[in-house]
Amino acid sequence: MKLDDSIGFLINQTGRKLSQVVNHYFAAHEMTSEQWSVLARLCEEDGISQKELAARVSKDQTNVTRILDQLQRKGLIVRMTNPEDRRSFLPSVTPEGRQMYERMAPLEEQVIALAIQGLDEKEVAKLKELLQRIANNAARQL
Amino acid sequence: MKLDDSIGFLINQTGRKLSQVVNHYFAAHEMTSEQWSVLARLCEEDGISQKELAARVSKDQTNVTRILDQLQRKGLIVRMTNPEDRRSFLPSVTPEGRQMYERMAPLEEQVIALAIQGLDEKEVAKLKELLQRIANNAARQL
DNA sequence: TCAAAATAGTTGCTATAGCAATTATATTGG
DNA sequence: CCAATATAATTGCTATAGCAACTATTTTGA
Repeated sequence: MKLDDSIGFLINQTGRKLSQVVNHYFAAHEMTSEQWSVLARLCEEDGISQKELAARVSKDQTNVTRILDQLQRKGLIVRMTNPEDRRSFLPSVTPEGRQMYERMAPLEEQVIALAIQGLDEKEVAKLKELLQRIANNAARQL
Repeated sequence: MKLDDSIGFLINQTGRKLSQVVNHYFAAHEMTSEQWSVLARLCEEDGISQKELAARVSKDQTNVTRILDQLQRKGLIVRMTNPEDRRSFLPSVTPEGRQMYERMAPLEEQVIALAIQGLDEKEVAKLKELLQRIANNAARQL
């Protein structure tokens, strides 16, 4: 089997290229696609723990700790103490963080719109479904 | 638009999960999915320059330099001088490297087989086609 | 009740990813 | 011809990714 026939290689290659474009647009705002994904998730589900956040962005908890460090350094989130469990923090988006998210979201959407140029709605829906099924299959193997 | 609706997020998330599984199987052989992809490409197209190799795996040239460092450290490749251009090297797979590739390839294929469980041939072909089109769209934006 | 086990988060280490600057060599244009 | 430019690879810097070890708490169970 050739490398080009590997679905794994193709998925990662495509993802890498998409990230490159998004990061290119985000760079002027000192933002990265990964930081944005964490910020976006937090905007959607404020008040969850770091552990829960990690699960919701499919990232390692260690990794989320460090991405939150970056976001906190820039004043985009704060770590609230959890009154129910003093081991955990509840990261919370600041007004500056929400503003950043709202400024970046259209950029991200624009890149995606260009990336799926030529695909019709049905194809996009099918693609999402297939990727989701593969992600579920992979998750079961861990 | 919610994060879960972003094709970019979904592609990267799925790729990350697949890499996790592959790396899990490869770890016992001190191999990673990324090192394997570079080694596999070299096995397919021996005698190309590092610059060409980088293009063929869609990785940064800097990154390829360092992945080759790893492979060389393990004796899986050597850097041949290029008689036509003394600036460049022609990385070449050693017998040990080829053996490693052949030992890992079935593992990778097995992970992929489990990952696409439940998808029929037509769906896999369609998925590859759509990803390729998105990758091409993204590449044009750089 | 309270020692043992489990859990949330962090830190240290290594690998991958990409940008900017540097070095060595090749190519080009006056 | 040779100075200016371009190119291949490397190094330095920072961010992302994940494993293992550690700290501080919480939960469990005898």
